[in-house]
Amino acid sequence: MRDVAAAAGVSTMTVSNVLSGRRPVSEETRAAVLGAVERLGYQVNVAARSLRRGRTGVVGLAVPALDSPYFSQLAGRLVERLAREGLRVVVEQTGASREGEAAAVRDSRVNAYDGLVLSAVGLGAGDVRALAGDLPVVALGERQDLRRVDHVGMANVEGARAAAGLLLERGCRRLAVVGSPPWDRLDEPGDHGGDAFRLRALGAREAVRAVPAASARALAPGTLLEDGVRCGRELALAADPVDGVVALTDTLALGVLRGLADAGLRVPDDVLVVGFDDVREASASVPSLSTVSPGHDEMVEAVVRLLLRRMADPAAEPEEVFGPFVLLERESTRPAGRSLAPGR
Amino acid sequence: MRDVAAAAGVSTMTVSNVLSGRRPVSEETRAAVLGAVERLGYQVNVAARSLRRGRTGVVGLAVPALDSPYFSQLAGRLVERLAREGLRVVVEQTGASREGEAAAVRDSRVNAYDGLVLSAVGLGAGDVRALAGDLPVVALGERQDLRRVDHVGMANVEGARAAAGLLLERGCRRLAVVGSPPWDRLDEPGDHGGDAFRLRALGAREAVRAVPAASARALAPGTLLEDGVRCGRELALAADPVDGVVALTDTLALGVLRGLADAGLRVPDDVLVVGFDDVREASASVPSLSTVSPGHDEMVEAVVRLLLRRMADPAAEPEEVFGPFVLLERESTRPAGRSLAPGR
DNA sequence: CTGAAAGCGCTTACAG
DNA sequence: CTGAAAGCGCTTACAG
Repeated sequence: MRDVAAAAGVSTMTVSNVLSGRRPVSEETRAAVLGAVERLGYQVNVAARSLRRGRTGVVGLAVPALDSPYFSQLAGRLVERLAREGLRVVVEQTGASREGEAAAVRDSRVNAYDGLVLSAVGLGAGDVRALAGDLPVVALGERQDLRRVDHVGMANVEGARAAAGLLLERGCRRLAVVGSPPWDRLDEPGDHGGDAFRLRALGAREAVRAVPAASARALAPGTLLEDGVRCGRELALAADPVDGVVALTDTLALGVLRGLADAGLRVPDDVLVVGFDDVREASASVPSLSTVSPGHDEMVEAVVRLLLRRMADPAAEPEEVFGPFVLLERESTRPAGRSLAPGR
Repeated sequence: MRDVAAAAGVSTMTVSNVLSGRRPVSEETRAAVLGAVERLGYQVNVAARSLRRGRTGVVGLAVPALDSPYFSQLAGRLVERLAREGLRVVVEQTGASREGEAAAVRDSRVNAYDGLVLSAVGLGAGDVRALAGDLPVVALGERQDLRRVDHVGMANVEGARAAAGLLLERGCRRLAVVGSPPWDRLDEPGDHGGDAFRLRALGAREAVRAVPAASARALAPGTLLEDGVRCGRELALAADPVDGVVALTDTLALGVLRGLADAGLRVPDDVLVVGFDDVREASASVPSLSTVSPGHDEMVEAVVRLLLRRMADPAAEPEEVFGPFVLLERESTRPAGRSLAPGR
């Protein structure tokens, strides 16, 4: 910068002003500076700028894992959206553990990120607040006790209720809720690997309980595609078969489709399946997957809005935003010749 | 750091030495410093450290898009692997364009990343070299002219030849190569949206040409899942039907499966389909997808090795690494009652 | 093993 | 509209 200043016959201050646009510079001086910048191939040193400004232009994004359609699609949207705000995104994978999430918060502070978007499944609001200090954090996810941090959630209960309701409407009476903690642990917010599962299960259970002839079992095989596959196989081979599956994520649902196929069960002819999340792949599976779409764009907008607000005003009241949801019906819940539920 | 030094009764130098471990410090002093660090809740300022050291501990990763299984799974592996080297990863999405890739290189320099992993589809080696200057870059992808930069590739030609060979062995004679540039443009390395497609198409064409009775058409619907769906539909409805599809990526293949199903064609009964990439989803589709697995772990190891080597020695000779490949046969190419190809 | 001085490359705050 | 001085928080290089 000193070289540029010398070449342009001005002070480094003026170079800085031209480059940052923070103060007006006469057109003539400006041109001289830009010419010198061009000639010398000068580029600002961002480390120095960060040190002086106290901001890095980097935001952390902590997700359980990138190799899952839901989180990678979320990451793609956020990276793109934040780039428009001049913010770059460092990705951390937490492995869906408390420790991983705590490490992400710590790293964000050490590395002086301007903020952190935390897809929290292990940490509660108290933890986040204690760990984050003055780091702006927006939590994505569903710990009900997140009231003390900025938080973007989705309609987990309502969405899952609608999903289970769809199966019941289509005549299913013996359901499985894949990804659900045991029924008797559904009422205590706890360590079930993310409250999204608990809340969605709660919604599904509500719908089932509203239909006297219906019953449901809770199954928690894990969260990976392979876990869904295994679970689908077991469901197909169980002594006591089901006629409908509410999978609490699309990834699990897609696995279940495969697992059922392994055992020769056909969807939707033998069993109906509905998922949750509306990942891209759900629209192109065979059969295509009915699912709950949680308003991805609205959620990303809300995350960015809350984050920028918090960065601008550290003392602002924490805000919670809940996105809308839409139930998308596709092939996996449209039996060809099956009669509808009694009473409809 | 000055406060810590004062509290521990030492100089800032000594604090720095304790924290970085760069110079030996007596156990006693060390304990005093760590005690003060703990008490005061001190954390190093990474911007200052970067400014002084000239390294940021950040590596850029530029991929066409994160919302694709192949690239998100790659990103997940790299983020995890580089974290073990103490390096964080900033993700940039290039949109598979020259401009996006050039911007990623520029950003990496401006932000003083320690290196860049570039999944290049638009830029050639000359461009990369010119833009990168002294920035360590490892290219992932298949521009044949990448010889002048460190480069990790895969067995595109050989893998695709094997994939097409499998269909031919199974008796297919009228193939479609989905994702292929027009046959007559296959021999000129050019702007076909990434040379991986061209090289894979070349491999497939070789296999087809080796079987006199076989023919193949090239189709380039795009690269998205939806593009594959559309293409599958069109293939199913074409006047001149095919009996085998080589899709040049798994994403396209999964789309094709869906598109064929839309039109009532069954895989593998009516048509065989093989993909390329071995994304996770390929193992759990219905039918499960035969595919070429390019040795993901070997490739990630190679990327990290080349990157660290280049960071350590800017003058090292550029190196090219090609991963192994394995053809994985699954349901999509296993017709139940179909006879094998003549001559086998 | 420990430290005083200088400086990495910017921008803030003060001044004109 | 422009600039001289100071300092952001570290670590390098020199010294003992």
